[in-house]
Amino acid sequence: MSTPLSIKIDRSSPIPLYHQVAQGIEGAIRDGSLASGTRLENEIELAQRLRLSRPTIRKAMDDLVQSGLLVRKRGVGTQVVSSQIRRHLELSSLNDDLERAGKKPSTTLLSFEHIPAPEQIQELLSLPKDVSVYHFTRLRSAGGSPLALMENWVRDDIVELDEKSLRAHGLYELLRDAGVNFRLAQQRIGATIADDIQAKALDAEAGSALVTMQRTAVDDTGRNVETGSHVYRADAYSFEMTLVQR
Amino acid sequence: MSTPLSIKIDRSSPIPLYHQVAQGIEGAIRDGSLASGTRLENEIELAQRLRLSRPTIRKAMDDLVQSGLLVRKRGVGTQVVSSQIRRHLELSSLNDDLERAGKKPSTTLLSFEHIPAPEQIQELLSLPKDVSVYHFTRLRSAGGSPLALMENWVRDDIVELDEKSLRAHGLYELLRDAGVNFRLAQQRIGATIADDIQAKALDAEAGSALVTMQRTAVDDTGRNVETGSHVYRADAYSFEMTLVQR
DNA sequence: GAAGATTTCTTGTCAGGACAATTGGACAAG
DNA sequence: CTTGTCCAATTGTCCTGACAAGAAATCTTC
Repeated sequence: MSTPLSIKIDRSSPIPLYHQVAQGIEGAIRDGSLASGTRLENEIELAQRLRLSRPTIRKAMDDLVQSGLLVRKRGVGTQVVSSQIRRHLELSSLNDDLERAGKKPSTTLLSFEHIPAPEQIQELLSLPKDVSVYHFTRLRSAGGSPLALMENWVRDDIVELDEKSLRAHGLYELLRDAGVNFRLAQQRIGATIADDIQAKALDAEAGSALVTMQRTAVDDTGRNVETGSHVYRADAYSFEMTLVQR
Repeated sequence: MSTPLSIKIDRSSPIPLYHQVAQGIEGAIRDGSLASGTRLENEIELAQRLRLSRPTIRKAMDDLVQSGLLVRKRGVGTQVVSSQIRRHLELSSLNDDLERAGKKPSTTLLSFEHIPAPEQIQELLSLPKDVSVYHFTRLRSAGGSPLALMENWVRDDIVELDEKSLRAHGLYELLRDAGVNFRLAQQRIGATIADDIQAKALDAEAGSALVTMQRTAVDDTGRNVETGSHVYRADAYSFEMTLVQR
């Protein structure tokens, strides 16, 4: 019943042991050697076999349960969940998503300005009085066809932005390189109808469906770094997520 | 710097200690006695004061970090995150959502049938050959105005459904009462344009924006219990969520 | 054979301790 | 005044050990 499951543990690696275990199990699930519905070895046995403690194994499994790959049941065991598409809605950017998916995203900078924060933005970002913002709009395309129209505001006391770098790199990439560690984001997803301007930019018809997304991202020091309002062509993009009951 | 933070621990309670701690901290945050940005006592001190072990405290804080209420930083401490609206997207039904918002939802059953599963549904639910499904559409209204049009398929070997109970109760309520414990759901959110039928049902104009949501829910035994395809009036509903970096 | 009691298996909770890694500030050196 | 170094504070990781609770299988009894 219990699958063998060979995982290599490198105790000299800087990667935490529990994470090595989690990666090992996740890998086995993704490459199919652990099929959906399979029951895993029990925690104690696995711990002994890998010469790790049970809490370490549990921590690894906890993480996988959190991300929706495993299901545990007391008295029964741990199972691999049914084989759906298992992409988690993560704190990531569209750029990252597309690159992972193997598409080649390209970005056109439509406008760029460095201005005092409008009142609404100042509120959204909880800005001190003397902080200004960068405001810019970009068009993101994938595979040659336009996909998203993105309007963003970024506070200017954390990173210095200019048109050139924005043309060459994704926003989140630039922020990460500037030492910003994102921790949280609040976002809202809805729908709207394309107006003439949006339609023209996205090469769609006026009146066609768009997915809207507003997001405000917070870094590890508690600052609201960035807020943005994006619209996506509904026929080309949707948000997928796995919800986990806790 | 460290806030006193009084939490009552009841060791005779069936509620796990770590959960009592988490509830205590969460309560203090929500009622304002722990303001945003406040630094918490360090883990060891808090453990000693409550006469609990450090792992127990850590487990409590882990959960709160997961749900986006706290942020930890090694070498620094643990902080309450900024006072955004801290609602997170949970595994819940629209009915639950509305009840929390204080509105009074009402449901109209538009159609109901008990049929062999169409091929596509059979695939989505990973159904065995001999299992049929209930298929029904409902209109959900709040405050007298229509809000959502919901089409669902439920496998018939887990719960017995009929028109009467569906008129009286929410779907998730019925399933929970039948002993179904949900663990996961995969969902996709997008947008579309209202066609004539949808527009008429939702009391909107044809061509107006709709938010679409497809969801498949999995119970604790790994079965795909239910799948549904819902559309919401975009001017009345959107999905909010807090994403946490892991 | 069926119903109930018992045992066994597995995860859930909790304790206590040890050391590592990171951060920020204080302090010393240039 | 700037730079680098050290130190203290705090969370991160990992270990061992123990018992509780729920679920399923097995045994017992009628």
